[in-house]
Amino acid sequence: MDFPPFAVTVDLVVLTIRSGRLHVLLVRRGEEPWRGVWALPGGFVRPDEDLHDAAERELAEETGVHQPAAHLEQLASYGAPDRDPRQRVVSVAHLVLAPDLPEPDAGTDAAEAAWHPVDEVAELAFDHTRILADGLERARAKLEYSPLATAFCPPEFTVAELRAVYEAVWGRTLDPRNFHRKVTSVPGLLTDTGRRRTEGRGRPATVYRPGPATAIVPPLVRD
Amino acid sequence: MDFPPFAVTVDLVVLTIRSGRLHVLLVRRGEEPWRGVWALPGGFVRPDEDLHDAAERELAEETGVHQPAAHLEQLASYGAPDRDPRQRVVSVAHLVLAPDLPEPDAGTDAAEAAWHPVDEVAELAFDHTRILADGLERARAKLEYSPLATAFCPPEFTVAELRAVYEAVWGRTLDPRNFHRKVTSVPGLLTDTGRRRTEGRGRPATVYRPGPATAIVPPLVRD
DNA sequence: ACAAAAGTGTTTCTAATACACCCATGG
DNA sequence: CCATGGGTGTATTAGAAACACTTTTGT
Repeated sequence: MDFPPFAVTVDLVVLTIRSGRLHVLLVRRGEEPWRGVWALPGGFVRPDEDLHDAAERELAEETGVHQPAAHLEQLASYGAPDRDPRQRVVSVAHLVLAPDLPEPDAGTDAAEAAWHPVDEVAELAFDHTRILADGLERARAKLEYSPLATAFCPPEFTVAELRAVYEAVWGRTLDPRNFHRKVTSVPGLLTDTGRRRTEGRGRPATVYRPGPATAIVPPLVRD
Repeated sequence: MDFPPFAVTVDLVVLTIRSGRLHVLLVRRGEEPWRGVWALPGGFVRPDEDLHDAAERELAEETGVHQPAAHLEQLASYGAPDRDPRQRVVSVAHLVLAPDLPEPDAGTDAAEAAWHPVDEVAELAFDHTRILADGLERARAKLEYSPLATAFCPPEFTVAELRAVYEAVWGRTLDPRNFHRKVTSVPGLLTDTGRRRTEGRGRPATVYRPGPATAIVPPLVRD
């Protein structure tokens, strides 16, 4: 068969929350084009690898993230003919939501890797600014109707921690009382561990694990 | 640069409504593999073509659909290593919603092309059964919160026609009175042409064009 | 005792649902 | 005049929002 050859890559929008702010993982490019410019982590899909597997592998290689703790889903594909000056590249972008991770050690591929607050990210290499914007919008939208926010939390968490996720991602404050009532009333969203945890001063909070629910109905709303 | 070469294709989930039922456009494969089996229309992305442009071109080539009338958006990408036995192929699937179209003339590429009611589609070639399912779910979900349903209608339409779209896509009936109140109360969703149209017996219906609104808030709900 | 955070009760308002009812046309 | 579909009014109910208030801890 005759067909035009393409390179296929996966790029990752890895989001986490550090100190109450939404951060994205970026790597500084070590070679041309865009040498020295921040970019999303990513790399070539291997000949015998599914797209999802490639995303998981790149995630592990560049960040050391052990998969089960994080949420990984396909975002969209980007294939403008001139998006990479070297050759024709189609990038299948993926969105990763992870609990607070340590500062990444500059992995094998990237010269430098670091967390950046999403509202302080400057122009990125290639079309990665656009990909990041799409990933942020996806994450914000999915918090409304999916239990995805728990992917930002450690395995066990309190309602206040979960609320902090929503506030960081949406960039607005939520009423703690109504938020508590809402999330605890969705059947199967949170599983009570039976334990409580006291966070400095104040009444101890119930500790939850993510429940079996796959959707929040009716949704939480952003406004 | 050294990279594993892939073929990149676009596949199309083209939906329309005919006689009150949701239909998908399928082509019968003229060659191996899957010779004689129904498949989604699609083809290779050309060397200097954006993914979206490739989807538009394939749509025109295989169905004769003039673009502006229809809605086209990227759906997702599929790249399992064994999805095509001939070579490594990544398919970027697109979703097209079109007003009722004539029966397609078997185009240049496909041996045969025809509309099929979505609830009567048998096993498709490759992983197209899965792609179709994903496209249907996307279409159903987006009707809730976007003005997308108008893409299934001719340029001018009545509230009853719009309601028929929802009923066909969601597979359930809706209360005509509440539906009418709901869609006419969303600001900018419908533009009144000032004209009326009488459809057989009964009071003539107001004729609308799609309005500038980009979202339905609060959403319509499926249940 | 007091501050602070967790969690509950209550009121108010908005919007979905159900359905009675009126309107405008063809036969 | 009656059947048929277009469109409005209204009562009921569910849930969002606002916020007073109680509970349980650390200092």
